[in-house]
Amino acid sequence: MRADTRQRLLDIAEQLFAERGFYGVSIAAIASEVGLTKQGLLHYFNSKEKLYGAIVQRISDDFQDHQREALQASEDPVERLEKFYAALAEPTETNVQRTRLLMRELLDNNERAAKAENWYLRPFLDRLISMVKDVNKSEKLSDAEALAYGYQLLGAVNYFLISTSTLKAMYGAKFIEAISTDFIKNLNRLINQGLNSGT
Amino acid sequence: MRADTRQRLLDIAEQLFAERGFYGVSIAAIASEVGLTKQGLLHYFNSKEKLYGAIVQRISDDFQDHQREALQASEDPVERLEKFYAALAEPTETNVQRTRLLMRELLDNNERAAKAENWYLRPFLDRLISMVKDVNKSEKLSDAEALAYGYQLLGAVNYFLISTSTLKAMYGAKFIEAISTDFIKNLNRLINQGLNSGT
DNA sequence: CATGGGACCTACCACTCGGTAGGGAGCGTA
DNA sequence: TACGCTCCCTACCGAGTGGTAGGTCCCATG
Repeated sequence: MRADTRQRLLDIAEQLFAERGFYGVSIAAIASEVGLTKQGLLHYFNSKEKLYGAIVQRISDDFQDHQREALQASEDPVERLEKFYAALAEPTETNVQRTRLLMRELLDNNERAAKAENWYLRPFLDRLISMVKDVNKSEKLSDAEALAYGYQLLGAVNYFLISTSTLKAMYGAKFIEAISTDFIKNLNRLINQGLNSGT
Repeated sequence: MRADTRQRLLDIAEQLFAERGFYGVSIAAIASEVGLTKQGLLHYFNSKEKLYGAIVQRISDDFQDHQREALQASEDPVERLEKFYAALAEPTETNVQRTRLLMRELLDNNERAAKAENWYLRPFLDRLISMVKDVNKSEKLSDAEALAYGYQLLGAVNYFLISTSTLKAMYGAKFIEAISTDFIKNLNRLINQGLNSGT
């Protein structure tokens, strides 16, 4: 039973943190959503920070698992990149949620910058760099060039993901569905053209 | 004097809200930074929400001014787009700050979604759509296609802007400076190639 | 049957929050 | 001199915060 409650706490807390941010949610609110009291929650995670940290850790782990899967899915570097970004861009509920949470992390960590917690991105980005460099070996992209390129696509995808709900409210659901389709199409075009045509 | 204090309040509050988010800053903290008490602040803005709203409004206004300027700066649609995104990507302190704040807005407004406050983006995006469509009139991009394209670049730029401080902590200042250069180069390449080569 | 530990509770603490009430200093105007 | 207005203050309130102290119930193991 313990593992089950713990899991539910993580799931619901992740959702609430993603929606309202770290300071926007009280541990009492999280606990009550799970059906516990605040102290029931503190029994599992000694502090709010610990709970939050466990969530980020879990996301980070899953993230890298997916990245490894994408690497093994294909032999062609371009195809790998396409698969990789397509997986990132998938508008699953949990995907959107986690993107929101990580985006908040990115914003909040500016204060406590350079803290170890943030380096969860490091292995992820390193792998991204090497994936990009794999594509066009004859041109020998520098690490900086590769990261600049990979990061642009990363930004495009993540920003779009956290925007869809707002965009829907602004332009209507139908229009945004059309955009989503075009978005992936365009993304693949950028991946192919951007890398095949040199500096 | 009144106008001066008001302005300073807006300036400092904008900075703090951008750094820590709406819930992360207390009006007392803002006031003390300006050299006032909490109630001194409330004299100018009747509530925290009002203060925050005034800030978003101000940013939105300035934003559209810049957009208009970019439109008048050149006759060539592609050049216009380049100028437009280059201005957005400029790593000025206030530019970064405001991007952070708007990004938080985007995240937080998911709750109070469809609220009028968020529609400050609407005219901005509409103008963006028409700017993209102007580029390749022979192909007649749909609104959705144009927005998908423009939004990708928007995401790339904004995401990069809010990331630089974290990236610096991760890879070192020198490396990130190199990336910044490559970033703009790459961006212009995406603008040119993406639009000239059709669907 | 005794003991211990996991799971969860009520009660409470010190503190911070946004906001109100009410006043006072300095000013321009009548 | 009297009045009112802007600007800003001290004092306070009710609600909510993260976290602690201490206890109860239940079940597995000795």
